[in-house]
Amino acid sequence: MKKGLTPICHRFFTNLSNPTRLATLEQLMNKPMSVNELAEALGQEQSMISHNLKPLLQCNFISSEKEGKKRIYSVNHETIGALFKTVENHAQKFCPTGGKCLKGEN
Amino acid sequence: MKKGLTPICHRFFTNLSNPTRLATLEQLMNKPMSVNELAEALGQEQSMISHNLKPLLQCNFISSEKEGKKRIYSVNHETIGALFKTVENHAQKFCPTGGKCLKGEN
DNA sequence: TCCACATATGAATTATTATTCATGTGAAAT
DNA sequence: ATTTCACATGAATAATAATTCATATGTGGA
Repeated sequence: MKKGLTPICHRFFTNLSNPTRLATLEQLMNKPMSVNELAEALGQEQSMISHNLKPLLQCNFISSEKEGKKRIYSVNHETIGALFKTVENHAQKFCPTGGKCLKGEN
Repeated sequence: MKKGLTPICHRFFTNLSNPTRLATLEQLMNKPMSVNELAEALGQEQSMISHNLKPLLQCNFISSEKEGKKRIYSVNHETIGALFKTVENHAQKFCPTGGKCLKGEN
């Protein structure tokens, strides 16, 4: 059944379909951060952040670089910015009242 | 933990993180189709197609209109086109060799 | 070297989603 | 009005993914 973009889209969107990872990306859109900073900002355990950073890294949605004992993560603004913008536009234009577009709301 | 775009992104990307739904969208990017046409094109059962059309419809990623006893589904080109384009661009630019960007490949 | 900090990993458990199969519903044709 | 086509829905099972907790690794400082 697999055609064209489907496999890569599946991989990417699966990666993006998790609230922890999305919140992480949202944070990183503001500024690069270390794992502990993310954990604190999101109120999550460090191990959970690490687990969730990994797939984002593998897909190159984020990148990292060492700084002392810390590791600083940065978001891929080009891709993630574009995706968020599309989502925002869609939500505004096609789901103005939220309605069925939002989970559990019907 | 939920901030800004995270909930709506979560809803949208969860919706898009399924191979059947993605393949459906890919089909519909070519032309509007009925449920049975989709089922045949994708080699899937009709009930599965119907189940998967529903969330796409709820998020307005597709729309439908009746035509006799059939129901014809059309894709939201604006949103889905933009998303696919972003994915394609990202894959080309940041995952040129596939590598870890593709599931199971490491 | 030894300790502490920062992060990563493994494995088990839990939670979420997908798929299947049976059946329901509505609309047009006979 | 009954049959058939086209599609939708429900509920159970199966598949996949997320989270937690324990522990490992690696790096710099005392």
